[in-house]
Amino acid sequence: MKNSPVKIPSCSECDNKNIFGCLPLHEIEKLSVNKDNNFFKKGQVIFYEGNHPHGMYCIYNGKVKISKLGDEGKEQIVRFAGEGELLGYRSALSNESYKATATAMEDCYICHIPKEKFSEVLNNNSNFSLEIIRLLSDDLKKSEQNLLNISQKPVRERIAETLLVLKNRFGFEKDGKTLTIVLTRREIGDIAGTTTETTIRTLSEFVKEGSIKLSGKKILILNLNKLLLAANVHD
Amino acid sequence: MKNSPVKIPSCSECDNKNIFGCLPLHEIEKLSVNKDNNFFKKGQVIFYEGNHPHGMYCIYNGKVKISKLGDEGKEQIVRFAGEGELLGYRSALSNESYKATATAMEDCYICHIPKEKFSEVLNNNSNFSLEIIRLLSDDLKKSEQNLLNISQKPVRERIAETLLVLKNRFGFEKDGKTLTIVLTRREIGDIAGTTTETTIRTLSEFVKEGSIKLSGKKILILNLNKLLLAANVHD
DNA sequence: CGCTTAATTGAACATACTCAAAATTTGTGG
DNA sequence: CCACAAATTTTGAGTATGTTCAATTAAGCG
Repeated sequence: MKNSPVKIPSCSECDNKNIFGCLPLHEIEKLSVNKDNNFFKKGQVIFYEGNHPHGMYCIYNGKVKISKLGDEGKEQIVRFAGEGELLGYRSALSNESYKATATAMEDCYICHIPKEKFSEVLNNNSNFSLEIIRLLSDDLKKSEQNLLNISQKPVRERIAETLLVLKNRFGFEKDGKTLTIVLTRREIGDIAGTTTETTIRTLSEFVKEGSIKLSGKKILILNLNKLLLAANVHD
Repeated sequence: MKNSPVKIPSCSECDNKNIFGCLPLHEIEKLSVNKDNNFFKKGQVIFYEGNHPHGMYCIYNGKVKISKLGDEGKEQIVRFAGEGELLGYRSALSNESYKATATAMEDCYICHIPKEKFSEVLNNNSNFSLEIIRLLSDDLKKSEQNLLNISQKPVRERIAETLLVLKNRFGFEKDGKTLTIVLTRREIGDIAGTTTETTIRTLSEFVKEGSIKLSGKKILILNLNKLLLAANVHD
């Protein structure tokens, strides 16, 4: 983590759309006052599970994974975050230690807003509270669905669904079929709740079946319908 | 569900402690205005996954399970709620359908507050918003931990932890060792994310080891330390 | 009581994991 | 830009954990 070599605008001039949008300009500007702009190299940890927060992070660009560590040192990825999204605000609000670790999956520029400013803005803007409630509700909904999936769906379905989630979350490159997000096989397994080997074998199945194509770490979705079928999702 | 044969007080006179406590009395009273008091018999469903909410429930007494249904009809219990706790407020706030089903685990008296009143109070009381944020944060934290457990811990540890969670959540009877909550073996499995048979076999193990005693559906915790050890929890 | 639901036990089986080894890719310093 | 080291991917074989299915016993309830 070091200071940013690129010019990062103040919050009020930032082009990223996020929940700050519900705030009047002078309130947004408050958030910028003691903001720090940081650069994180791919793979670098933004905060560790167990550490104590001093504020909240807002991603200017790049992608971040949020994961928890199990007893045997195996990771479980619980969520992702991308441009404009907030990180660590839960722990900052409740004054608890971080319950998960955030790691940059690409080179990232991430701003840090001290929790005092954040709390101040939160207390004075009920719209903003509602937005936070909405974010949390959404995360909770996803987490509980995730629990059901990992608890009951077979690995094959979970890995197929993982690919679909990655597509919906981060989209395709210009070619309309290559996932923009780049993950190791292990990380894909860490999302789906399985091992690297099983992930590899299952991806190979999808390749054989013509659903996807692998090109190094890049994943191309060739047949979305087949993948939907494999994921066994109905909506 | 029928009208209550017992006298249920208005919200401002209710002895249950919950997040309404942060509101001034006249705001609490607002919640009561169009409140309905309902009785649910053990096993009755309070709301179904997929239905649309018209408000929020507040448990006057009794215990409720919140669960989701998997593809093969298998249930996953995601949460419990007891006296004073709120149900269904997430869906009410986001105007989405319920994402889980709530079922009475005992005979329950549960009040229903129309969502308009709830929203009104929420908009006018930033403290109240903060409390809701706190509730959601806490649920999310637990859900993500649960995900990690189900994804990575062996069944034996999960079932031991389930018993511990039930103890912490609902406590013991006067004897100081019998869990107050009564569940079927299947339901215990539905929490831990396993089958009825595996649950039974694992509970038998704990009995053999002297950690617990089974007496019909009642579960007595005889040796908490042994159970903690089996659950492999460190905090 | 009789009937339905829940609990229990056993045995066969399947899914997914583990461990090990080889092949390939990636990153880095010279 | 190449070469080497490190990390990642891939494949195989054996195995364990937990599931499934079927049958039996016990419990709850009207």
